[in-house]
Amino acid sequence: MPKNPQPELVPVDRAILRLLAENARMPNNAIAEEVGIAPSTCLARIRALRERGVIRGYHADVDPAALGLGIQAMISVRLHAHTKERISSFTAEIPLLPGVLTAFHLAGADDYLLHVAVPDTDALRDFVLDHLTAHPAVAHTETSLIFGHMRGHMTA
Amino acid sequence: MPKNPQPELVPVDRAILRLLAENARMPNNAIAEEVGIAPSTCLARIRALRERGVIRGYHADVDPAALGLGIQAMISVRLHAHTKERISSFTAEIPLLPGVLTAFHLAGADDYLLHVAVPDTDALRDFVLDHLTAHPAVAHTETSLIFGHMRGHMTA
DNA sequence: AATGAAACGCCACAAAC
DNA sequence: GTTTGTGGCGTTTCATT
Repeated sequence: MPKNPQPELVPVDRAILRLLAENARMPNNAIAEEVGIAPSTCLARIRALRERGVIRGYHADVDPAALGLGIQAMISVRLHAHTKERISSFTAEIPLLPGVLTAFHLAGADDYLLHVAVPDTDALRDFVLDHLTAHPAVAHTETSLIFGHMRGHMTA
Repeated sequence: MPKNPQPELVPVDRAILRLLAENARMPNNAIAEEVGIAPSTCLARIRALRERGVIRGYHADVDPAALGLGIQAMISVRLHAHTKERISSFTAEIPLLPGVLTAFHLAGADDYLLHVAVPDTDALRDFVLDHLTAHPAVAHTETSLIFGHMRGHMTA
């Protein structure tokens, strides 16, 4: 959780991060061998990365369709007023809504972009009408179905 | 990788998935105790979920800012022609571009939505000009800076 | 700061209930 | 599906360089 200043990010750390980003369950031994350092050193580096906040967590990637959420969509949301209170209250509520995978707070014509997964198009309509259109702070929404998505390699 | 038909997703599986989605490195023993089944059973269920494709992978969540990528943006991309060949070639190229975290293929006015992370605004401009505007299939782009984002709880 | 060895804990496989 | 037990591996700490 702590986000210390950056004592520089050395190449071996980047290599470790690349491996863990691809497979968070890769054994420490295997990582150490792959990047060319001792297992204990590798473990210490990973722990340091975790505590510095470089690694924010480890998450299983669950297929929404397997959970019965076969439809995914991107919903642009524009708010009425842009007072800080309204923004922050909306920001706090949004990730709690059922089906919201990720919520982006944007600088631009639209204020938010919601990535949602729902069982079917009826549920999508209900989501927009019940939680967005009905919300007093919401001025406008625009929904686009998602055909598919791809992860990049984080090859920065 | 195999995506078998679904032999039904029982509540205990959903509980396991919820825990692993939050912390992919949670020990099997702890998961088993939390959901109320034996460790060996839990392990077998997790393995089955993995092989059925319900769990697609385990990924470390790395802070892009720590990698020197302090700027994130969403870029809407509209293509000229919508032939299948063009779409698929663009789809194949996009996730390879440096800085692309995720690429969404949309149904709507815009064809793609790119979530990118770059070191600074200069790099963002270069990304758009070099890889998108210069691409023959690209008709229009629109870039919005990202102030922040939140993960939902996957509480489907 | 990185290494190597040694204790600990967890995991995986195999039975039997 | 659960429980127990055993072997093997990964992890963790410590002493050392």
